[in-house]
Amino acid sequence: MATAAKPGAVDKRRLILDAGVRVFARRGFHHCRVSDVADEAGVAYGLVYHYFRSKEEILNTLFLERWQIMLDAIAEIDSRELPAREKLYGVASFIIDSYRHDPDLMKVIIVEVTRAANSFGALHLDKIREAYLGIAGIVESAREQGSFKSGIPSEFAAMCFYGAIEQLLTAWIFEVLPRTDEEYEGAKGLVVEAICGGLESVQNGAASPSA
Amino acid sequence: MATAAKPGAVDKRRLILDAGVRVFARRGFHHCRVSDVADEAGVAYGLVYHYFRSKEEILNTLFLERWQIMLDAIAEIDSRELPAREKLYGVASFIIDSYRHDPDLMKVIIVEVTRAANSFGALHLDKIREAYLGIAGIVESAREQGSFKSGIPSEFAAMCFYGAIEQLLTAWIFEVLPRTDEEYEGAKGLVVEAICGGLESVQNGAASPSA
Amino acid sequence: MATAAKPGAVDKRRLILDAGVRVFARRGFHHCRVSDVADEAGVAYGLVYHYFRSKEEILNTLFLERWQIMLDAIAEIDSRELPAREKLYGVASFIIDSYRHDPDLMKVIIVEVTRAANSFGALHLDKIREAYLGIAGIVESAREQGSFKSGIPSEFAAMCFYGAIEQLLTAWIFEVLPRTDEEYEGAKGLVVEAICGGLESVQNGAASPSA
Amino acid sequence: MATAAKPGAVDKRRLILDAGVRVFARRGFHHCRVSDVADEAGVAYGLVYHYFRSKEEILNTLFLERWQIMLDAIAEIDSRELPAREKLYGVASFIIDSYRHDPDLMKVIIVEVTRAANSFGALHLDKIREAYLGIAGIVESAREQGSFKSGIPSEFAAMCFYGAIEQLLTAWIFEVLPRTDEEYEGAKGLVVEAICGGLESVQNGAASPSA
DNA sequence: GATGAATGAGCGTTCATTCAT
DNA sequence: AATGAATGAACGCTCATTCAT
Repeated sequence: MATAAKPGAVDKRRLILDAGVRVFARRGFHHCRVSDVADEAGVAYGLVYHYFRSKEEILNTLFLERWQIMLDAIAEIDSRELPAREKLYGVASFIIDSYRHDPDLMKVIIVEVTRAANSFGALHLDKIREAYLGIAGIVESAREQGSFKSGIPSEFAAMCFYGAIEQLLTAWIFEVLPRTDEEYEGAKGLVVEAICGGLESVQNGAASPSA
Repeated sequence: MATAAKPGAVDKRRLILDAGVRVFARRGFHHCRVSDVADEAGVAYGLVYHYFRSKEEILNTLFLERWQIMLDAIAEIDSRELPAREKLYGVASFIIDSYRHDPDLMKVIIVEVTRAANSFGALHLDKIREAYLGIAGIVESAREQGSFKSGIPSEFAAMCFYGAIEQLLTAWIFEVLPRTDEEYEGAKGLVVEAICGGLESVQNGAASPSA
Repeated sequence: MATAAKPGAVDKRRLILDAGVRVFARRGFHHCRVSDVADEAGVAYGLVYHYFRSKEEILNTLFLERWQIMLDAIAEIDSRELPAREKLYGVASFIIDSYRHDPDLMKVIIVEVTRAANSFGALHLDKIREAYLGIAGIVESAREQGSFKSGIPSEFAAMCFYGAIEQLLTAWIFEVLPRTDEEYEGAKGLVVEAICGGLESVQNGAASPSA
Repeated sequence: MATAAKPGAVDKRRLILDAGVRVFARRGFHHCRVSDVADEAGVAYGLVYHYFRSKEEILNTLFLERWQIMLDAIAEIDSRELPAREKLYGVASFIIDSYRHDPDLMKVIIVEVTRAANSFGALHLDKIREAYLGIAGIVESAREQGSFKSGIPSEFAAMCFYGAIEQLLTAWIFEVLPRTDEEYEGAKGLVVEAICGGLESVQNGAASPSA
């Protein structure tokens, strides 16, 4: 299983996973064949099935690998001594940087898994939910401390926050928003400001005193 | 195209479209066959191809039909003389009620089209964008009037807003959030409060004076 | 299911079954492809799957069709008013004539089903057993009437009888015995004489008076 | 070929052959993979190909090994000074005891080779025929001495005899007949009585004076 | 309009065999 | 001798689409 590659040698399993990312991102999981993955990886067709039980297992593996890293990051961020807004900035930052660092991988995870309610999304529902819960935990602490409104349930808030970020990623994926470093950096602050501070001007006043 | 059914007669084309909604919602576009749609509609296999050029055209038709209704609704809401927050409430209300009224149809549109970046999402990119632009228009007016912060670009704000709502719908589709009338009604206000008013308490103060 | 072909029209399902017989007989069930059957039938590949769920279902159908005819024949023979030896002659006659009339079909049934203990044989065990039981019924009556030895259980006797005949068929299939009409006709009498009358000369005497 | 194992060392080739017996018996030659054999033998995948050219060669080896032993046994039995009936009892005894001693091996030989007319059966036709000829030789001597009917050709008689025994073995393999020591022992006498003495009662009289 | 039989390209998966170490 | 990664041809099955009636 763990197939530790000899130092210097090529880890064919890794090669296949990375090829999967590129191919799934380019053409979509359903629109590509196993042979596309094998070709992209530069390995023989059958080797894919030596390392993975099925085409689906490749995607599952990619998702679980990366998603766990995000869950760990959220937990780590939550454990820091910071105001909620800065924690959320940390989370937004991590996710956006993940996309910036490996847009194909994030595209695959989002398009083929988290947004695919009928297939992989349903399969990994619990794992996906863990992310919401991690964010909800940050909000919950802030509500208890009084810095966040008590009127908005924390899981609800987490969904708005995560939904806004996923929409941004989708916009980059779709090329609806420009994909520049400035955009990415700016978006981190803006999304936090939009969700935490709200869209309304402060002097706008009566914005529901405490929700 | 517009095959107007005789009064009293059954419109088989409509039957097929409605069957498509149920079948696509239940099993996903890729996991169901044309024969499933025909069976669900109670019509012969070949008739599907009499009315539609392909399986994809069924989905395209369903999407365009419904999405146009939403675009019209957004435009209509925008044309009213109302504060931006209430306009956005109207938009959230319309989308959530759409889901409440026909969850299968909205599930199909969201899961199979708007969130399917590699296939139908890309095909209907412009139509999908129109919705963002409609919402952005609402935000833009508010910015010009000073009721919304000028620091957050309106298209960016629209994305956060739409993303939050889509995430809610997804949560209902996934059954991550309870599907009750109270939830639906409550969500309308909460999502607007979260995005317009922000998550932070007002007394929290320094929440970036004007972004 | 019953797909009654219009008179004069070609029944493609039948065409496929008959092609299956020829192809399975020629190359063996495992050594031929579904496309071989389709080609032999002169129909498109996919049509095979229109009529049958799988390659195996073709063989199952062939077996059940023919085997039932044999079971009915055995039952009919048993119902006649005849000495046991003549009944068994009738059974041997029917089976040998079946082979003579359609050697490919009988080859397939015997080689791929009744003698394939690990696959189809196990699946159709009960049906196969019915044949033994039918023959055993004939023997049992003769034992009760005293014309057959009581020392040999009737099911055991049925097995010897059926086994001898199947071995003959196998010999013809293998071309170990000559395949001429004289051989077939002669074999009917010989197998009955061998099993009923025994190999030993009567004057041989002590042949265990009553087993 | 004859790879003599060092005393005390494990003969991997033998290990593989024995594993083949178990695996082929359990799942059938066609339904098991070379890796199943390797796993069962507890050796590395590739080692199978070190000792055998192909999967088929394993089966061929098993068959030839065992079948020769049977041919030798038949020849040895024939060379004794005994009445034909007792010689045939010896043959029946040897075959049934072979099954009793190693049911898996005999199952494989019968199911996968001697009854597999389309594949291995055809390949080993001559070897299989040698067994018939051996039995036929016993019958032939008896016919010459007058103790067996001259009307039944000896090769035909051999087929009935062998067929009856193989049917018995198949019944045990299929679990159609009970697998107990009493059954095995009883069957030896019964099959000889059925074939040599015949099923009919002696007083039944004129049962074809000399066929 | 309506039916469903007919078509055949496409794809996931299996697995015997080879080969570098 | 021994290992197991690597290869790739082969095949069963699916299903969108066409077409004759």
